[in-house]
Amino acid sequence: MSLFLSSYENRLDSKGRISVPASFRTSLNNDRFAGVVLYRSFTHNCIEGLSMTRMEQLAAATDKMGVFDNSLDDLSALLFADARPLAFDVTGRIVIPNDLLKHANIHDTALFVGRGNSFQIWNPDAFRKIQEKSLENLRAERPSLII
Amino acid sequence: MSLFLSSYENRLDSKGRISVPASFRTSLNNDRFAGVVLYRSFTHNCIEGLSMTRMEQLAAATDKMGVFDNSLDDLSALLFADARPLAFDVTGRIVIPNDLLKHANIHDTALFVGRGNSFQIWNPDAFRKIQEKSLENLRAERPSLII
DNA sequence: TGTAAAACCATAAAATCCCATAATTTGATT
DNA sequence: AATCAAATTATGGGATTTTATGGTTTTACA
Repeated sequence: MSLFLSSYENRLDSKGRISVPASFRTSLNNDRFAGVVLYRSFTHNCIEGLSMTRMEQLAAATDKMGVFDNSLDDLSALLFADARPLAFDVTGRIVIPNDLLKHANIHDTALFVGRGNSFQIWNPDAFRKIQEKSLENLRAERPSLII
Repeated sequence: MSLFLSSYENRLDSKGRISVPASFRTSLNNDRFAGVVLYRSFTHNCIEGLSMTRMEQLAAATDKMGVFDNSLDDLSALLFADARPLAFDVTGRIVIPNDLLKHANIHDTALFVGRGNSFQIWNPDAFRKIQEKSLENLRAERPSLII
């Protein structure tokens, strides 16, 4: 499974359609389903995005955690109940449901942000603020990330 | 994985293309992806370079840290969101995005600097100045490098 | 029968491919 | 060590393809 990297700012048209970045689409084409799975982020005002393949992996992982785990219960309730599978049209666009757009405060422009094995969709200005803050945090903490 | 060693000064052409040094390219060929991953250095006015293999290792590592880890959040936000996968053309060239060039103050010439497991891309003059300075620091401090 | 969603068609800008050539390195032979 | 031939590497520019985006027509369906 190839990674989601970099950030891409795309526009919503009058019908609410938006192109998923071409480089992301390659990670999102599955035998069963050509498209994305979106859900509201638990922690930020943004939309989380996954491939269907990844979603299937998560299902398999939660399976292993056992039926009587409460936190799992909450987690999977949110994840699977809230998840929206959205198929690409011929040119690689999707229509993001209104409640998700509202949650992320997205209007005419959206920023697709790579997160390795997943991605996020942000209001561009909101993300840049958060990103700035993250950089400050990192510089202050000086974590020992050995790349 | 072979090392990135030595320094190479190459030119950007009118389309912004630049040859990645041949000796670096051998370290950068992955099954999935023949190219580099670049991102803005957190600490210097230069561009950091990695192989996709290394990036995949990072993604695997962050995966293991769990979903609710905050420092991971900051780190991956910066790293994955900022990372640019750039594929080689047939002759081993890439096009470095404008914002990265700006960050490193690179115009017509760039210096590829080996760093062992990674490399950097610098404005040649800027690098020489920094190098001069770190040499002075080394002479003053006389640190003991134990191998 | 009116409305929303899906399929279809079109286009400008950007990225990529392809071919050509100059410069450099390697290395084989003396 | 010197010279030359061959291979590799760096660089240049035109042609082609992708991609993001917009609009129009058709279909589903309530």
